Amino acid sequence: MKIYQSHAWPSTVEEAITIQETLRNLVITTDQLNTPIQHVAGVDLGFLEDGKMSRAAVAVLSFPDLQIVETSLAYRPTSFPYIPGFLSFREIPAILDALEKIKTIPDIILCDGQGIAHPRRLGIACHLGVLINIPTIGVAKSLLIGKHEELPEAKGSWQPLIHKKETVGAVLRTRTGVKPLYISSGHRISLPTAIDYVLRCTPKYRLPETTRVADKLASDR
DNA sequence: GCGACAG
DNA sequence: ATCTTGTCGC
Repeated sequence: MKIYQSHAWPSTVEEAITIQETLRNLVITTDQLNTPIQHVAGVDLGFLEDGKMSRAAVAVLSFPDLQIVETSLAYRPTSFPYIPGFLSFREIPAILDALEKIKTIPDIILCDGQGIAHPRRLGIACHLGVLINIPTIGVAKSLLIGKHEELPEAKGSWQPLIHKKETVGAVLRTRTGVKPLYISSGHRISLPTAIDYVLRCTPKYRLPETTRVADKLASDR
């Protein structure tokens, strides 16, 4: 797929904050999906050479049957350190490289990390979604910001994730008796719809099939 | 000022 | 994220 213009990449946290404050105004948290949903994708990053090199992976699966349709890999030198709150600046450049190689434009992309459940409401899912104008969902394995009530052990149960009196996402049990995932709107999708698609992409394990396939591609040798 | 802190 | 074997439990 073709990636249109992306902003200049920052070299300092101050510049990164400016970009986040600008892009946050472009995020859409209501449903604006292409229906029917025919393809869902997962994106992830792996590192080589002591973290100096990034390897991005994209996995496009059919929906709702979740079969692999297309995958891609892209390598590029890692250019930004990992700083909580600034993950997207480290991961998105390589992810864009990998997405450019994909022919099947996905209807939804599930990202490893937060969406609006972020200190400045621009987690990696929002950032990527705004840059490529495709609906995205933030699917994080751990908490960045916010608080929530305890949630039942049953698969499918969830609780709102609250930050500064605002519902920024959901803590979702994707498998009975297993640690929950942190779901939030990335771009062009609402929280209820995001939860629905995450569950429909997670038939068996804790993580969505999209992320599992992308994870494997990004970290396999 | 003191903790918390996606991957 | 990554370094790493076996092991407990459904």
